Formats: sequence, C-alpha cells, structure tokens
Amino acid sequence: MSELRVRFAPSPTGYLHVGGARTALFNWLLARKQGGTFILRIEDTDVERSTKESVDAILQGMQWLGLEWDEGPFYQSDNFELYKEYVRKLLDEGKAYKCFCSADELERKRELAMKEGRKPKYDGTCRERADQPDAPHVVRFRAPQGGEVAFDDLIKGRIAFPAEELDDLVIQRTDGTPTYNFCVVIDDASMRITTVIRGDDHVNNTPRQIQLYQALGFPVPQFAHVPMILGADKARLSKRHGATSVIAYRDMGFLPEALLNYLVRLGWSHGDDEIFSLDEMIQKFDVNNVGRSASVFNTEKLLWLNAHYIKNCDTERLADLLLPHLSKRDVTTLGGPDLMLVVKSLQERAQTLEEMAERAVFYYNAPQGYDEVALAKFEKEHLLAVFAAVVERLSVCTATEPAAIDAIFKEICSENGWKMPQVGQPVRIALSGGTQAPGIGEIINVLGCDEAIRRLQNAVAFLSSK
RNA sequence: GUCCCCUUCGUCUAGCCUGGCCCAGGACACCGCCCUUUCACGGCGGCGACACCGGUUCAAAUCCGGUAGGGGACGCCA
Repeated sequence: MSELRVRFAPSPTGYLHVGGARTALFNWLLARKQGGTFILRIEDTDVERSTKESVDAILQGMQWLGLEWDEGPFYQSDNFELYKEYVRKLLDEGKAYKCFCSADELERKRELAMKEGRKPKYDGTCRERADQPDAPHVVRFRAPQGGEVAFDDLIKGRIAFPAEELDDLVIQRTDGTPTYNFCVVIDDASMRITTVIRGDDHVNNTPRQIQLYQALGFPVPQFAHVPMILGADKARLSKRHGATSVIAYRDMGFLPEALLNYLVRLGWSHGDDEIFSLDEMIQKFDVNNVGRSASVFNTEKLLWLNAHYIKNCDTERLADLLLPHLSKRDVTTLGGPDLMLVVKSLQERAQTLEEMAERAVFYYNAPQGYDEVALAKFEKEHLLAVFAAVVERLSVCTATEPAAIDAIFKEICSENGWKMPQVGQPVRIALSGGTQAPGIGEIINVLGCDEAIRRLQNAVAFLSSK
C-alpha cells in the first residue's frame, strides 16, 4: 500500500463533462497503479450555485465510467466550522486581516487598474489598518511579499511567480462563508492529499495556495496540472461544440471503455499504442507522459474506438446494453428473433449502440415499404421469378447457419443462370426494406425461414398490386 | 493591459531531457486499390507536420535567444 492519496474535486454546478472525467481518470489511474487512495470531494462552498441534481449527475457519470472512489464523497459544506477555525487562527496570528472595503469600491478600482494597464490586484487599503470598526467585512490572507513562489509541476515542470503578483485574497466572505482557494488547501491538507492532479486553469491559483499551506504550517503536496480539452475551433470545450456530458455519450450509445480509452489518449500516450484495456491503462499510465499542451476533442476517433469495442464486446453484455436503445424505438424483442443473433449480425457494422438499434429495427418490424429506387433497378418479372425461386427453396430449408443458407443461394443462382447481385439485392430489399443490411444468409438465419418466406410473399403481393 | 503556460500532419500523438538511427514514426479522418451479394469489417497503398527568425555545432524537431500566434488567470466563482 503506497502513501499516494489523490482526489477528484468537482463543483456541483453542472454535469460531469469529459474534461472533468479525464481529470478523474488520471487521478484514478495513478491511485490504482500505485495502490494509493482515490478520494471524491464535492466542492460546494458556493451554496448558491451548487445543486443536489448536479451531485447526482456527477456520481452517476463516475459510476458509469467505473471510476470508483475509495473515500467520500465528502462535502465541503460539511466543513464550514473547520474552515472558520482556521480563519480565526490566521487572524490571531496576524496572517490574515479584516477588510472593510466594499465590493463596489473594489470593482471600481479593478476596472481602473485594467484601464491603466496595471495588474488589478488588491491595493492593500485595509492591510495595516489600525481601527477595527464593528462593520461588515471579509477576511483577507496577508500574502507574504518579496521573492517568488515556485513549484515543480509533475506535468509542466518548474513554474515560478513573483510574489508581487500575488495579492491578499479573500478567504472568508462577508456572509461568513469561506472561499474556494482557502477550503481546497485545508481539505487537501486534512485529507492528507499527496498529489493534486487538476485542470491547468488552476495553475495561477497554485502559488497562492502554496502560501496558504505555508502560513497554516501544512506540508505542500505535489501538483500535476492537466492541459485543457478544446473544441474543434480550439476554443475551450463547451456546449456549443456538441455533447460534453459523459452521460450524453452513454445515451448516444458509447461504451464506457471506449470513452475511457479515448480520454486516456487525449493528452497522454504510451509510444504508438492506441488500444488500452483498463489493466493496461493502469499499468502503463504515468503523469510524466502527459503532454503540456491542450488537445482538441475529436469525435471521429472516439467513434472508431467505440466501433472497436463493440466488435470485441461480449455479445450478451452488448445485448443488455442495446435494450434501452431498442425500446426507445418501441421495439419489443419478445416473440421476435433471438437478440443474441441480431447483435452478432450487427456487431461489426455499428459504431454506436444507437446505430446498432437503428439497424436492428427491421428484424423485429417487417418492412412497411421498400427502397423503390433500388427496386427499380430490376425488372418486375425478374423480381417475381427470384422471389418465387427463393420461397420454394426456403420452404424446404433446414439450414441453421448463415453459410448453409448462402450455399442455397449459390445453387439458386447457378440453376437459373443468375448472378449473385441479381438475387441478393432484391431479397435483401424484400427482407429489410432497404439495401444496407447484413449478408443474406445472416438475415435469414436470424429471421428464420418462415418469417423470411412471409416477407418475400409480402414483397410479391406489393409488386403484383402495382 | 499584467502575469503564467503552450506551439510536430486537418485531429490525437511518437521523437525532444541524454543533438546524428528522422528528407520525422503511429493512429483517426480523407483518397485509391483489393476482398465482396448490399452496408460494413479486413488487407494494401497514398495524401499530410517540426509556427517563424537568428545563434551554437561537422550535424538541430531536439540546445540557446528573439518574434509571432494561441490558451489560461487576474472575483466576496470554483
């Protein structure tokens, strides 16, 4: 058992998006690899924006992906007393002070500074203030001045900030609630987090947090800042780029292992390897191989991976996963063809479960109409002759596998002097309604000869009525 | 504006630390051919990148300096 303790700390203000999922995955991978502990902590200090629904959505996303946490979920809202204690401590030690500046006033100063091209940091008005009126106030951290604050990021290398850049941040709001940067430090310290892996939008917060660790007398953990995920236009991934929620990918028919595999390769690599089982990921993952630059989310590659995992998925599990996508289309498998056979015939042809469900509909619902354009390529007499010949042979057919049925079609062809495409395509249309379907032998094998005959007769009736 | 970070094919990336094996390798996508009863799968091949400029060196994608572009942070949000 190693001492490694990592955490994933989302704020419950929305769903678990792919960026968060990747951060969680990297944390989880490292914990599993080193036999460490993976902790889930919900950062809900912003009571206004945090919702129970978001918490549930995040947990659901984590569970779907199989990213099990060892401790938690912990909620920062349960720790308010603890944070207050530390605020008092810093106040007593003179490491923090009360600030009576109003929010409006600060806002004005910020804008002015921006306009004049200065860094809009707090000007320290209340820093050395002698009087302590009994008035509304926030508490600010007295940031040490001079020198620089640096750290060795596991991904980005050494990063240093001049202390002058760091102003006195608010650690407690007027309403008495603590702020993010303060809570993270206390929680990470009290949970004995050894390695903080998080999005790289936190790089700028890190030096402030380090000062806080030092002021509080806590050991500073290691940091690993993961680059962001961008949309196709290289802008930060957001809703307008399409789906960003992990659960949306589930609903679109992606397998969790495919998303995981895609996510792990986004920003990380292991030589030329592309396909990783969970075990291989755990074994091969290393933060040192995480890239330093942002990466673009590419659905095409995700689809390719998904197709790969569908092809190699256990048929029974796939059938289970497919069920909800079928019922979404009002398809009942009861009394219809064996779902296992259906899935097998489609496994190599679908990139998502949605697509597979779409392609499976015809097995359960006989075609209501036919692809007339495709049908028009054949003479009516030819079609009737073909259907008649096939019906005749199928009615005495005892074949129980696709290859045997295909053999029968070869015989029909040679007996009548037809080429395979002249027979296969019409039959395919009669059975499925369209031209894009599994092989004839496969379809009939799944459907059963009786149902196939029924559909061929329907097609004959349809042609005759024209 | 200030600070921090980033920059190899359209995209994900290998190589960079420890210069030469790299006129830069793999994957997705795209194009072509083969297989084929449609659609797919699969096989083979093609297209395609070291941001730019300068320096160091016998030799630079790799080291150094600068420029440009992109992103992030600058909140009583997280």
